[in-house]
Amino acid sequence: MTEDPRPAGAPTLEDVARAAGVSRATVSRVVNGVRNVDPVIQESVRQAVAATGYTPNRAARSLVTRRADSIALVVSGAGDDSAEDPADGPPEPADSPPDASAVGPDGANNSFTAHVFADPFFGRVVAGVVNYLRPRGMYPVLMFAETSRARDEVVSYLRQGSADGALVVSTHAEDPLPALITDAGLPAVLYARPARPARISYVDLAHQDGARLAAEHLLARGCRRIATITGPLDVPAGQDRLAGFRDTMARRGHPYIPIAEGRFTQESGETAMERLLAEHPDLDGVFAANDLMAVGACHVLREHGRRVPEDVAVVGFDDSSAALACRPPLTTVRQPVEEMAAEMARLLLDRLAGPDRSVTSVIFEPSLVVRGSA
Amino acid sequence: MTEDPRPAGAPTLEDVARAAGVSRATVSRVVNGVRNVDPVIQESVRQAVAATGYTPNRAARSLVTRRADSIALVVSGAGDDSAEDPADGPPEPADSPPDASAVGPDGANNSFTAHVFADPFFGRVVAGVVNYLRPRGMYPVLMFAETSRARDEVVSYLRQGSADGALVVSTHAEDPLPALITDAGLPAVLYARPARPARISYVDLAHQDGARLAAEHLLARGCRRIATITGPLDVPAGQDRLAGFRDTMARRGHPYIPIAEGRFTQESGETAMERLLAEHPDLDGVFAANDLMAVGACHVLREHGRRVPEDVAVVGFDDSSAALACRPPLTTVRQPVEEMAAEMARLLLDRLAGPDRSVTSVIFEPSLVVRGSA
DNA sequence: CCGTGCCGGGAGAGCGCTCTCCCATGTGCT
DNA sequence: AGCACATGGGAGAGCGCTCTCCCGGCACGG
Repeated sequence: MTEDPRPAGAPTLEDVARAAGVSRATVSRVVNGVRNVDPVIQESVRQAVAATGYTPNRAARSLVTRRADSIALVVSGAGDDSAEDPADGPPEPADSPPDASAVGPDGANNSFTAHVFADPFFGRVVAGVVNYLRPRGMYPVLMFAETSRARDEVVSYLRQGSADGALVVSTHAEDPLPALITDAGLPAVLYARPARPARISYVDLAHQDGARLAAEHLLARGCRRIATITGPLDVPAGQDRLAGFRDTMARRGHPYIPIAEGRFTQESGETAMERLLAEHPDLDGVFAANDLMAVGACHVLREHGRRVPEDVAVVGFDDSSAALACRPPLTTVRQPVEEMAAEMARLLLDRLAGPDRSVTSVIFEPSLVVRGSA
Repeated sequence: MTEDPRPAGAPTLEDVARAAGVSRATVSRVVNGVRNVDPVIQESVRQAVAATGYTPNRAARSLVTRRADSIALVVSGAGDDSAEDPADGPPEPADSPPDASAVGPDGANNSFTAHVFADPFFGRVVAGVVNYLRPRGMYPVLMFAETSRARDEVVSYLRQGSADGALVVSTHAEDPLPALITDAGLPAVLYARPARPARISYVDLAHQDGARLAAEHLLARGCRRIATITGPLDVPAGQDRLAGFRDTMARRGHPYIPIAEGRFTQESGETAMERLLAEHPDLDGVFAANDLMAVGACHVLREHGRRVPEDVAVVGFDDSSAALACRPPLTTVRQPVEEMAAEMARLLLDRLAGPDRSVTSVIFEPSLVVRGSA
């Protein structure tokens, strides 16, 4: 082939401009709705766009605007520790070859990714984020960061401008990712207050208030021998829910509350319930720090011949889909995850729009959803 | 210094080249590992890269390579019908108003996105895709396509080069999205065979074989009055699972099998089980076409005083997290969703790498996982 | 000794877009 | 009239990268 100016490539601004008999700049102005353009010309440009089937090339636009118009949604946390690599390993070549093999059958820590979505919580976060982003023509890039290598990749992804900022949901306490991101001067918003204070915006729930709702409900129901299955006590959500629960109970004349620590999984809830039941066979109320553990508790209670809620009342936390899937359906403290996730996206987009680098946090109020279990 | 060439922007190839005392082209060659470069120079470039903290700008690279190095993961299907537009109805104005009212505060069909992840299935797909993509330095962009407007946006997103191809998971039968994408000449791979044949690659499960496993297991267990809760009968998975089940049962001397149609949700499983129980109070075995419905069935059975598995054996399908969350844990037909999703990603990447436009499909074999419910 | 390769490096032309200038018109005021 | 100024359009310079050329150097064979 000597020369073929129109091989198969998508139409460009230039093509549209030619078709409409105007300049590239004018077409660009019409397409982006910027500045005043004569209505007549506007119309002819519109027609030319339609006629050529023009779609702006995002890479070209990004190159000059320096915006990817895309954000990363990062689920961060620790996978199984066996897969965790040392923080600062050998000085790897800056850019690893495209075919980075080396880590497991498919290179990654699959157990983490596989289990994340077993918790309905993350699905709700995704839904909330997507619902906010979508009307704005944006879609999140889904990333996981459970190893230091993966964290570096997230930072690198952001640094190369593939996304303008990050929404980070951490699953454990000492997550180094937020610091990594902000240190690199990249915009990010967290779901939930970080374990150690940092200059970073976040959305969170008034966990203590939620726990108070649960305590008051159990007491109002007439429960008198109440225990709680806590979340992991190294994360703020776990701590706060316990603190709020204990506090309220103490205030109501129950200074001592048996507790068993769980890990927010159904299985850990079962174990915790077994332990609690062994030590306090006469309990009549349980507050589990999330629904998954509450479901586990219900199973164990039933296996031990206790009826829920007649013998033992159970209150969960989150109002996740697990709460409804369970029999009886769980009475639970609702966490408006979707709205919180949407707010998180809003905060990030605001930050991206205006460079007023204010760090804010938005705290949501929980509410009690009374169903069958208590 | 007369000028200040380093304002605040990230270092570019040019900067690295200057630092290493070579040309842009050479740095590019080193970074991309293409062509031979003198080892000595290579090393000095590496150091310059490290010293400057260089990260290639993705937009610039995409612009010239015409690859986004990114793919879309699209969950496609019908939201609540109220928001869905007729399949081939009146020639609707191409663009419905941006603020399609009647569908939530933020203009989108939130109920769809909110419910998608209530099914643990989608989380597994995401995990499988991410696990395959991640070692290759790619991350999926998450999109939903449940309205014609959303579908157009997906196509447009792909057309503007924001992603190189799409992985499509449909939730209902007559999904127009795959056709839309392939008509636009865009690469895509489906999860599950499309309802109407199309020139498009897909991965799928040998549903009939799975149903056979379930049937044989129930029969081997001694069940004789067996019913089935089917999936929606307008989707191939629903049809095939029923066909396989009926076929095996007929072959084994059970030509008539009571059926009740569900919609793959726990609630529909409950309704179906109620119906089945009302009409056939003496049944002793149930095959539910997915785990969610099986869980619903278990609940209803228990409420009607039937013990699982002693009185009625229940077999599910999928081996989703719901199977383990349930008491007793579900005996179920395992669908290797993660592997299938990874394969789907592999097919797409292969297609993107080599333009040998072969359309292939890969069918996975299910296996039976025996747990407590049957 | 001069071709003929090959090998490793540089020059430079774009990729498609945005956006700053700049210029040709109006339009209103002195 | 003369001038200031707003208005709307075009020209063109890049954004940071890849990749095709091209060219100098060196080894080899005739």
